[in-house]
Parts: sequence; structure tokens; C-alpha cells
Amino acid sequence: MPRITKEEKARNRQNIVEAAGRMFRAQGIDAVGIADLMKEAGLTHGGFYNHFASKDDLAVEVCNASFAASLGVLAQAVADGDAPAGSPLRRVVDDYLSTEHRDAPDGGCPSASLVIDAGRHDETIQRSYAAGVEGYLTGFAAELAREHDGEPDGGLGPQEARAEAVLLLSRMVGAMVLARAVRHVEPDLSDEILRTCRAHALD
Amino acid sequence: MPRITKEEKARNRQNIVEAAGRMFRAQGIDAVGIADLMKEAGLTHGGFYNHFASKDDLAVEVCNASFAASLGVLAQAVADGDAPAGSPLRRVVDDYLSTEHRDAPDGGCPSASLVIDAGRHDETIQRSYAAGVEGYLTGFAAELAREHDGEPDGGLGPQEARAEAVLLLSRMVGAMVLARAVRHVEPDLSDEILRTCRAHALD
DNA sequence: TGTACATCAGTGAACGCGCGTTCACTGATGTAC
DNA sequence: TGTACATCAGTGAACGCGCGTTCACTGATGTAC
Repeated sequence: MPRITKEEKARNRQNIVEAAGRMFRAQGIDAVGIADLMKEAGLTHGGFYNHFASKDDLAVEVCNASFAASLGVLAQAVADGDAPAGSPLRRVVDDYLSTEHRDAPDGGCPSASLVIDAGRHDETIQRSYAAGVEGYLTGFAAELAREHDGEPDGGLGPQEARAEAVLLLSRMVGAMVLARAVRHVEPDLSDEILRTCRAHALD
Repeated sequence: MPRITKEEKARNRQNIVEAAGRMFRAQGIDAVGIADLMKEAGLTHGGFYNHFASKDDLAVEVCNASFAASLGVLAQAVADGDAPAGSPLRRVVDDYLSTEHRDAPDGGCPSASLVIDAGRHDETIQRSYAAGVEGYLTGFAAELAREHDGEPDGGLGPQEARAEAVLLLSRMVGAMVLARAVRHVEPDLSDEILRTCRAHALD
């Protein structure tokens, strides 16, 4: 059958990245084999190296793509502005700390799903991860400053907004990894962690 | 040379658990091989199964032992009571979110080092992990209630203390895993995360 | 536009490696008498 | 207490397996003329 169209090759590559995005986040980078991955993308394992120099190479691209997608969702929520359901950050926090996000790590925030994998792999992966975290912090800080703008006490200064962003991300990531770690054996505890942090994340 | 004394066997077993405690926390359960482990304990790999039925079996014991040791430190801090440096919780938080704890995961809190490993392994490991988390929460809640006791506004009710404990643990675990994930490529960001959360963890 | 040929994406067998686990063996310890 | 023997912790080679990666091969696509 091969050789294949250029467009088809590009589509195959895209499929690999997307399959890896889901699988790496759900199971961890090391737990996913090239063969599994390629099967999920509808291909056989041998062709992998027509697209990527190595598994780590793919992991970097996946990390970048996952953060880009995730930050896009954040930006969209902000762009939608204040809705009946509350401020954009309120909605972001509620979505983030939802049971749906906990139970579907394959589509979720890479800050939480890749937090341990990042530190244990290539420097290039760590750099991609760190850049993603920085992106989250910048986005949060900007929105925090905006939402507190024009308040009686003068709102939030840039350093305060940044500090609040760091606190917010730490709480959300911590709550999510803990909730995921205990969810199979202590579902009530898992729910409690999400619920409590949802209620107080924006304090 | 073998056979060996009963006491010596017990000591060897203890050495294996301690070596695994350090290595699993520092590198992750999957990243540590039986051979590495046994070498660190001063033995050869073949003897492993004289002590444990499987690697997962050891991991459960290590998880239990790590949490027990870690909770012992917490209890000790509480027993020492209020010192010049501040309340027991103040000192626990400062130690937890210190750069030393970040840079020496092999001796640190298993809530943070094993948080991803737990969810990806045996149910028995998850149960051990969940029990450890529950232990932390109970300890934090008790101490929080104690420290707020006799305050003008009547202190903290049990549910409030429990909620504060959940928030506190989530913040500390989140800050620590994030700080560790970015420390090699963005040391300033890593320090910032710790510093900011240290300053506000007890708000 | 049509033809001849080079390219190269996909296939699936194969390679080398390291892993968790098993095994035959050794010889000092533990124990029965 | 002394002796004979069974036990069993440690050793290191070996097993089977799955991994990341490589390779020879195929045949449709892309391209040069």
C-alpha cells in the first residue's frame, strides 16, 4: 500500500501526537509503549521513526501541544468573560477541580498529569513543562489582576497577582494529584479533597 | 558464607526496606530495579525473594514505613510544642516547603514523592498511600484545632479544622511537586513557588 | 501530458538490552538426638 | 555437651518478556525529462 500522500503522512503524524497526548497524560510517559501508541494511532510500530527521532522527542512535542491546548481553553474562558455562572477564574477552578477532570486525565491539564514525569525525564521535557507552568501562572495572574481591578482597596498589584497565581496553581495541582491518587480506594476522600479545594481555592 | 544468623537476616531485610524507601521516593518505584536496590542494601539481587514475594509487595511495605516515619516526625514536632521559631505547624510547613526538602526527596514526605506512583500501581499500594494521606489530614486537623483553641471567635469546629487540613496538605503537596518538576531548568521559578506557598500556606 | 525512475511511509521481523523472577548451588546455622 | 543432619539466606547464572530501536522490503507517490 505505501507509499502514501504527503497530506496523509501529516495526518498520521498528527494522530500519533494526539494519541500520545491522551495516553501519556493518562498512564505516564514510561507506561506507554511505542507499539501501544502506534496502534492507538492506527499504525504499526515500525513507522514511528519516520516521524520522530525518539520517544523523548515525541514526549517534548506532546508536552508542548498539551500545554498549548490547555492554555487555549483557559484563554477561551477568559475571552468569554463573566457569565451567569460567575467569573472566568471561578469557572476555570470549578472545571479543574471537577470529578470529570479527575476521572479523565487523558484530556486534562498537563501540569497535573505530567508533573512527576517531567522531573524524571530529559531536560528538554522539563523545559517544555516549565514553560507550560509559566504560561499558566501568567494567565492566572493577568486574570486575577483584571478581576480585582477597581476594587475599593485598590485591587491587586502585579507582585500580589503573581503570588496569588502561584498559590492558586499549587492548590489546584496538589488537590488534583491527591484526588487521583486515592480515588480508587477512597472515593469519598477523593471527592472531599476536590470539594474542599473548590470551595476555598479562590480565597 | 551463607547461611546467616537470624538477626543478620532481619538486618538485611531492614536494609532493603530502607534502601527502597530512599530510592523509590527519589526516583519512583518503576525507575528502580531490584538489582540496584539490593546493591544499595549491600546484597545481590537473587536473594530478594527470600524477603519479599514481589516488588509490589516491597513497595507496599515501603509506603507504610515511609508514612509511619513521616508521621512520626510530625508527631514529634507537635510534641515539642510551641518553640521560639513559632507554632508546630509553622515549623512543619517551613520544613516541608524548604529547598532542602525539595532537593532531598529520598528522605522526604511520601505524600509528594509517591503521589503519582501510588495511583499507577497495585490497589494495595494505593490503600497504603491513602491511609498515609488520611493520617496526615488527621494530624493536621488536630493540631489546627489545638492552635486555634481559645481564640476570641471560638476557634475552629471539627469540620472547619478538617477542611483546613485538606487545604493545607493540597497546597504543600502541589507546591512541592511543582517545585521539584521545574527545579533543574527554572530554579528561580522553583524557589518562588516554595517561598510564596511558605508565606501563605497557613492563611 | 506521458513515461521512467527515485523516493520514502508503512510493514513486521529482528536486535540488544534491562527488567522481574526463578533456579541450582553453597556452606554456615539451627536443631534433633 | 557433642555430633549428624536438615534448613535456608545468599550467590550469580539463567529465563522469559517487553521495551525502544533498527532494518530489509514493498509499492504507491512524487518528480525529472
